[in-house]
Amino acid sequence: MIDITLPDGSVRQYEQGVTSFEVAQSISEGLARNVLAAKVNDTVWDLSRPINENARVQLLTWNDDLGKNAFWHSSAHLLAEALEELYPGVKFGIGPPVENGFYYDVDLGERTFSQEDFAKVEQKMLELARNKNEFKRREVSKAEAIEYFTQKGDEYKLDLIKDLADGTISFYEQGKFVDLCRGPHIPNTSHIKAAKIMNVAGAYWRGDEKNKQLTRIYGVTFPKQKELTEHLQRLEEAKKRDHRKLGKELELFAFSEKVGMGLPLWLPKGTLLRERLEQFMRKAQMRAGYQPVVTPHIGSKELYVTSGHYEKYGADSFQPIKTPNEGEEFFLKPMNCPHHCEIYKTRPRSYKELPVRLAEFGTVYRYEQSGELHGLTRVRGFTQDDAHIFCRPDQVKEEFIKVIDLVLYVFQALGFEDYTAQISLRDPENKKKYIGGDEAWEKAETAIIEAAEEKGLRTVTELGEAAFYGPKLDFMVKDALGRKWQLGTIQVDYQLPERFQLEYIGADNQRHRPVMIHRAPFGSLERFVAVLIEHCGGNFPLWLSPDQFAILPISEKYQDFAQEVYERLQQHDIRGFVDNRDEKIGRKIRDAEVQKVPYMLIVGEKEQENGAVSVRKHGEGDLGAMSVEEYISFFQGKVAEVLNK
RNA sequence: GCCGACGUAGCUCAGGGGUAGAGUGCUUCCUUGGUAAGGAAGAGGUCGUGGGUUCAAUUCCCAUCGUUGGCUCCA
Repeated sequence: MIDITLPDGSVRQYEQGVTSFEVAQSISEGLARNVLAAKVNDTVWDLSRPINENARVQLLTWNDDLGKNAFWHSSAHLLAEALEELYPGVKFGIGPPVENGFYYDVDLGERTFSQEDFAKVEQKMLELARNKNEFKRREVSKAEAIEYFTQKGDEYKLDLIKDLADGTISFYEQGKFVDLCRGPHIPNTSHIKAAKIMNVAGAYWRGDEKNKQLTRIYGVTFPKQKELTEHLQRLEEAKKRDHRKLGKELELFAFSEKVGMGLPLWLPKGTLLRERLEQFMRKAQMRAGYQPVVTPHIGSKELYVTSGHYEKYGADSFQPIKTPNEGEEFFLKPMNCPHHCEIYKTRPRSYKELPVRLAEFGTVYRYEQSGELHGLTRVRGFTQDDAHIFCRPDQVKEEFIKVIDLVLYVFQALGFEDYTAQISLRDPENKKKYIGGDEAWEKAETAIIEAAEEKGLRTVTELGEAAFYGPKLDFMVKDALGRKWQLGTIQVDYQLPERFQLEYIGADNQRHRPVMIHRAPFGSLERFVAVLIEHCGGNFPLWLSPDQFAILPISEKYQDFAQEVYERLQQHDIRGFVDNRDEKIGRKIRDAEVQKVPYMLIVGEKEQENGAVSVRKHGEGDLGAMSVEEYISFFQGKVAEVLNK
């Protein structure tokens, strides 16, 4: 007999060789029906795999992420089986589960695969699923695996097998389809009750652009039809929040072919929003001891040769601007740090004045690949809420923590709760990609890790994601469609001070090298606004909203009074407009609601008599009448509630 | 940059080898209306751009620009 420990700590005894499925059966019939896979000690196993010694077992269902993973992984195999039936001779790359479903990379040869084919594949998948085929695991030798796929003529699988050690290779078979796979899988295909092909895209074999491009087919499946319907509804909802759509509808920003791709034009309303964000950040930074600076949009080639950016990005960035007579070369600035280094160097610095914190809303230009551009989240010209902190080595950690505090303050004020902090370290396999010595890198990486730990951040660590001059702590949030974006970033840098020969005079009257911290809590204003739009679905916090009120006169008889109210609100820096169109009040309300104006102030005969406004809140409805004075303090109270938290 | 899809009125989109259509917005007129669309008339498009096929192209083909879903990249 062996002991099986369940997640609640209870221990049950079973015959040696018991399967997780039998464990589930012994607990309850319902569980046996719903269980998909099991976590045995620390690895996820098929339910049918015998357990031969004492173990911790966690039974996984659709409600566990790992259960979903197994479900979608098995669905990828089902997709492959369907494709093989429909398109004989198709070759397969890899087919893993992803966050919202799964994909399979396939080589369809000369065949094309498009929207029209989706339904056919979905039907075939469901037809095969109904066969209740078991996912059968079989361990095979390397020679056997190679023989199978050689015979099948699937060079991609052979490429994968090449890197696997003999004795660790397994096949999974369901119905007529056999795949090289580590597993684990759900017991049989009948759990899959709903299937949808989401889209197709090109993907390079093994992610290398030198390799052949395969067709990546994305799909999603569910154990119930209802869940698929709900999933599709959620996607529809997300589309409504897309910042590109809302940006157009709310007249925040636009693009023009004539201006150039990836170069956003900020419309008046978007500019207001953006300027409010800037103002907010300026204030926060002023309090935190930053000093604003301003630097030009271009810098000489020499500047970037010194910084190392020329060597690293020179050929892959916008090409230099040349002077007609002197033959000098200038680059559009792709970042602000070199300029700020030169500001630091304008005079000798004493250890007593460090840290020096130089802040600038610096607009930078980067040549992003055309296929990368995406709304406001990835553009070629954008403004960073940039700052560089020059400090002594003994101040690094403290400064780093202060920056984390600032970032958290910003996120809190704007209602961002769902973010992760990504610690981006050097790729230990490929140190050539980076500049600087091991010692500096290790010091910087340690400082970041410790600071993040001290602040209790929820972190993930990514090797190879560091900037070429130093490790980073990035704050990542998701957009409406679940795509992850980097917002704030904090980077420790020992290299630029070296390259720019930055110095300060220490207490010992000797020259020392300061450390630099690059940081941008928003990251870029453009991306931040994009994520903010999607985060609040265009219903901005009151203090940020471009139009904070709309005054809606019942008829043109009350236009003068409306104008009077408007001017009084303006005097208090409350911003909005009067809707003087020749329309009925219902229409004006509807339009203001659609435009997501936070407050509608309705003025008619009653209001004019009493010097009042009838207040209607966006999305909520009538709040009743109040005097203009009352409304002003009501409004200011609402703003303060958020900002003075 | 690579692969796929798309590009028709300001916006959202339908159409299709014989030089175009809806809704909405816009203009004018009627209406002066109390909490999510009042009525009528009118103006708006060399169908992204350049080639080719054809008696004829907005429609078919090619190229190009842009948008888009991914891949690769991101100081």
